[in-house]
Amino acid sequence: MCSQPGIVWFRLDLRLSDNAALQQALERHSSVIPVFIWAPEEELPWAPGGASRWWLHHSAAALAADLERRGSRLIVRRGPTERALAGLIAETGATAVYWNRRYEPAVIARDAVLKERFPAVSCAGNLLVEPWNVRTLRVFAAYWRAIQALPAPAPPGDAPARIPGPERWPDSVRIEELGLLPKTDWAGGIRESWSPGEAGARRELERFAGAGIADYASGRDVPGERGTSRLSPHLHFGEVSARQVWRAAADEGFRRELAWREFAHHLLYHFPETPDEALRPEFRRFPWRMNERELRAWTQGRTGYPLVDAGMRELWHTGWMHNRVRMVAASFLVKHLLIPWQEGAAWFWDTLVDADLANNTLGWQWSAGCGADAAPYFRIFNPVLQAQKFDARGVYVRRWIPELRGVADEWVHEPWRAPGGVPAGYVRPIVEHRAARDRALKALATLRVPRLPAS
DNA sequence: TTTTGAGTTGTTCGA
DNA sequence: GTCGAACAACTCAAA
Repeated sequence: MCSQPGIVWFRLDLRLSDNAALQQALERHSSVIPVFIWAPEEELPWAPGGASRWWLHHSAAALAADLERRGSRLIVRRGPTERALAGLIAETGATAVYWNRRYEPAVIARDAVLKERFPAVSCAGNLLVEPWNVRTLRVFAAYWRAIQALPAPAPPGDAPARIPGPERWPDSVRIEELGLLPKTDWAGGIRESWSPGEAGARRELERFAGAGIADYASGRDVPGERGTSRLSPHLHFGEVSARQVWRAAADEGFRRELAWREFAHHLLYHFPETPDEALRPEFRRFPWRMNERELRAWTQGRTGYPLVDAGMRELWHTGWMHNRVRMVAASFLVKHLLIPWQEGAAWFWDTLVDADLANNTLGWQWSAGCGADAAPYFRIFNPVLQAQKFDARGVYVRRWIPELRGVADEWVHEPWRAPGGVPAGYVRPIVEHRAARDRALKALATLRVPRLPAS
C-alpha cells in the first residue's frame, strides 16, 4: 500500500461501481484523487458533439456528487491532459495515474504519449472483450461465435463504500466553467428524456432487466413502444459497465446486441481509419452525389417520408433515435439521396446523446454497405414498407409529426396518396422511392468488377 | 492448401 | 393475400 495518492482519471467510465481503474487505485494507494479533464482538442476530428457535451456536463456533475457522498471529490481541470496531470502530480505527490482504456484512434495515440510520460496503469473497464483478444474478424456471426467460446465475463464489482482522499485537495475548476452546456438552451427535450449519471443508468437498467426484457425480441423493433433498453448513452459514458448490463440482462437476443457494441470496438481498433474512410476500398470511388439542400431536408425531418422524418425529429428533440428507425433514416440518406455516409455520421455525432465513434462508424458503414458484415447491395430499405411493418398504426410517426395526426392509418405512411393529399404543413417526398432505388442500384453497379472471361 | 457453402436487421416479382 | 426465389460479393468455417 502506497502512502502517496493515486490519481484516477475518469473518461468514459463515469461510475463508481465496477470501475477497474478506481478499484486498482484503491488497492494500491491509501488515498485517491478522482480527476476529470476537459480536452476536446485531443480527440479531433471526433471531439464530443453538442448533445454529448450536454450529457457530459450532467454526468460529471452526478459523478462529483456521488464522490462527495463517499468522502471524496471530483477534481476538474482543463487540458492539455499532459499539463493537467503533470500539475496534479506536482501538487499532490501522486505516484501513479489510473484509467480505463478507450479505443478511438486519437485517444489511443494520446494515451500512448501519456504512458511514456507518467507512471500509468491502464485498465480494461469499458468492454467485455479487449479487441486484441479476438483475432481480426470482419463478420459479426464469426465474431459472435468467437467471443462465445471465451470465458463468461467476470461478475461486476461493487462501488467502494468510502474513497479516502488526500489531506489537502488540489484546486478544481467548477464544471460549469468548462462551457459544456449550450449558450441557448436547446436541450429541453433531452432533459425531459434522460437522466445522466450512474443512478439514472441503474434505474434504466433495472427497468429494462425487470420488465422490459421479456418482450425484447418482439418489442425492440417497434419504435412507437419503449421496447429497447435505452441504455446506449449510459453505456457510452460508462455510467453502467458492459459487464453489469450483461449480468443483469440475461437474454440471448439482447446480449447479441451488446456483442454488436463489442464488435464495433473490435473493428475500430483493428481498422482505425474507418470513421472517415470506407472499410471496403472499392467504395472510395463510389459516385456519391452531395446535395446541401437534400441533406438539410434530411436533418430537419422534411424528406416527405414519415418514418424517416419522425426519426430525424425524435433525434433533434431527444438526442436519440430508435434503432430500427436509425437504419431506415441512414439507408435513406445514403441510398435514396446518395449523400456520403460521412455526412450522416457527422450529423449523428453532433446530435446523439449516445454518439460513440465505434458504434456510429459501424452503423453508418453497415448502412452504406461499405463496411463490415457486407450489407448486400440490394438491401435498400423501402421507407414506406418499413413503416407499415413496424409502425402499423402510425403511433410513432404521429407522435413526432403532428401534421399527420389527421391522416387515416391507411395513408399515414404515404400521405401523398391520401384522398386529401399531403396535409398542410407537411411536405411531398423529395425523391420518389422507385426512381431513387433504381438510381442507387445503378450507382452500386459501377463498383462491380467485371469478370475477365476465361481464356 | 483448396473447395464448398452458410450467412447477411431487405425488397420485389411472379406464381 | 401469401410464398419462395432471385438479387453479388465477400468473409469465414468446415470439410
